[in-house]
Amino acid sequence: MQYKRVTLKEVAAAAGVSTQTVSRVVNGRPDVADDTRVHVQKIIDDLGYQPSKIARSLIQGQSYTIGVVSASIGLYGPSLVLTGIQEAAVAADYSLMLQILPHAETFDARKVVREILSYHVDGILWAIPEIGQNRDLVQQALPNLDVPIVFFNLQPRPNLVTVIIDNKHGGCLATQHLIDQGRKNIGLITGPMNWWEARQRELGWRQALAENGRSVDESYITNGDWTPRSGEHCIRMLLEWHPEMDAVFVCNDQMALGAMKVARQMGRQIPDDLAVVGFDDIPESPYFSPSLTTVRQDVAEMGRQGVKQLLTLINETTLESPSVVLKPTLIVRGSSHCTEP
Amino acid sequence: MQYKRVTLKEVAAAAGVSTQTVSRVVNGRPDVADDTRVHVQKIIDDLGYQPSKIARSLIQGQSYTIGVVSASIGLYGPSLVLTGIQEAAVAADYSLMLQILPHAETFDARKVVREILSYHVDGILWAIPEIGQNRDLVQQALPNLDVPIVFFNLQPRPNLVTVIIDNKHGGCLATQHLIDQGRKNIGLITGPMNWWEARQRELGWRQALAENGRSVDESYITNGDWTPRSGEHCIRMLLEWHPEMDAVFVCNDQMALGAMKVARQMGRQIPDDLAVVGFDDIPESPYFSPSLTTVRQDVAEMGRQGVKQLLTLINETTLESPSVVLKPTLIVRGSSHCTEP
DNA sequence: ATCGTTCCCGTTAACGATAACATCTTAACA
DNA sequence: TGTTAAGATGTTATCGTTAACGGGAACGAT
Repeated sequence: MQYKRVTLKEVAAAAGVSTQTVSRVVNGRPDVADDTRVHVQKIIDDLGYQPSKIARSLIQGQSYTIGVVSASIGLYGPSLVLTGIQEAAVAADYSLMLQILPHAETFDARKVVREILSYHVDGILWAIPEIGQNRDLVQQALPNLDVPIVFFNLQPRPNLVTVIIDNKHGGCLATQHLIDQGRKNIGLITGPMNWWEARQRELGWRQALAENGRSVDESYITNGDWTPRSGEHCIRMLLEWHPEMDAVFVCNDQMALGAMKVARQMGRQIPDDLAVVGFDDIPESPYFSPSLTTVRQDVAEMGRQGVKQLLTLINETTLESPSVVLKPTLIVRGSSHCTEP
Repeated sequence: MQYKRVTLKEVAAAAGVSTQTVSRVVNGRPDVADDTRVHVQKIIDDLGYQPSKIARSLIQGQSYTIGVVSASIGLYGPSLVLTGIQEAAVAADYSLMLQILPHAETFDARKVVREILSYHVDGILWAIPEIGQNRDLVQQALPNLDVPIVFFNLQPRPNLVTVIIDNKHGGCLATQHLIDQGRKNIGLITGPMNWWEARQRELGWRQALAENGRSVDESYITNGDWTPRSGEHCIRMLLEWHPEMDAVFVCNDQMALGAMKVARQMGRQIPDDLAVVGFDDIPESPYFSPSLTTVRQDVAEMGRQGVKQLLTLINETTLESPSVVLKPTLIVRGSSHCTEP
């Protein structure tokens, strides 16, 4: 509590020049004599002067701050997005104002946006998954917004700048892999169907089956909620209805964990009797028993791309493309491949 | 890009009053006539006026913003702390300026602190684990700081306000539980020993053994690095050196996952031949095979407590105690208990 | 000697809001 | 009727910084 903020004015007084000159030195402007510059710089260092970003934002109308709206980051994905965002933001000398919404389904988008705008952020990154009608809440709060905004993992729409991972493609990869392994009856454990991402993964499963001339039996589909517990429940139902099922695409790794556990308890050998593919590639999945084949999405890269898009918008350069799509990749491990490495 | 920020001045002009009166209405001051208040409020709503927090901070010297310095939040713990922090901050009408350090071991603490202070934050939450000498970097940047700062999971020191989880107690709980189960030879897989938390957990293991009159054999200790892979490596070494080992305390759940996998491959039945206890209680651990007995630390609560302490400091009220210690709890599951539920 | 350029530096206003003080009513009381 | 207090509103200065402009000195060119 001893040390007070050092201001430009104090530096100017100590250096015997005007505040403007100090400001010029701080910002590296050319029109300062070299000895003045050196002299002022010394005083700045001695006093430990640090310019106030908020005073600067006020006058410049630019704050070098990005507002990030994120869902509760207990899940693996969202927290990695943040890491990617921070990394890219720091590289561009931007700071982050963070807002975490406890309930991703319902919230007062207008209030959230206003709160963020009151800090004069230069742009907003919207990292809330699209669940149910929650995007309507956003779109309703959006018109007339004076700052650019980039959305993550939201169904691309005209006039929205989005960075997404191709979940449908991921579902395809997973399912095609199972087909390539010679599996005949491929079940599906989805995420909550009000999530856009979950629906896309399901579409991928359907598409891969269709492309291979397989018919889609709706009773091979069960709906989970991303939790391991729901994975347990779903696999139990599937195996009871379809004892002949020899493969299953589980829409995230946590559910796959629960599913594999119960499948084993029900006497299935994995992968011999039942092949399993997950989605996400969480750090634990290589160490499941057996290690889990899964679809890896580079979530951190998504964060970086989002920042890149946003900075482009902020600088009013035109975007190459309003929608960036990242392709996930398949990571083959023991749960789908008969010889566990 | 159509909508410009509405300012106090514009509202005042539209309402035909002075800016001061509008300010009074916005802040709910009593000295405004009721009809004026209603009239002004209507204009505020019509124009969608939102006060600028940064202009306000400038004049008031208080920003209602907390700076959070966190480590890369890929790990489960740190990201949950953030959730707790956000929750408590929002409840108190504070916002968060986030700084994520990519390397928790080495960083320029002075630079980080300055960057944060340039946003006039009212306080700082330091959520970087204590690794090696990194706390020295902090302490060196600390003196003469004019804002209060609260540290998470840092060895308590005089003059530092800390919120920590009693890792030593957690280690005790885990080890005592194994002893209570009748285990004779209890191994240890630690975290990286330059982490304070890891050392505390080890101390808990030692203490529990000592309290029960057991001798400590140093060769029962192996050093992991929090990753599942290191868990695999450590358990392999332990079982080769000590085939008689019938229990192991693994200092986090991810390493426990790897350890259990390899132990099974080496022919051990868990928990019959080898009991395992982890630390953290990550969401996946109940679904490991077998489900993992572990020490749960309420990390979100730690975040909330940190905010509480910080707000107390900000308001210059005196602290009840400079150091808050949260006790972890033991969650007993199948990996340590012979009848898996 | 005059003018135009550069170069360097200072002055003033402004960003959006509030604190502190000043002013003007109106009501209340002796 | 005059004095005072309370209530309602406006005015000015300020927070820390930069934009916009102004002006003096030094120099070369005419």
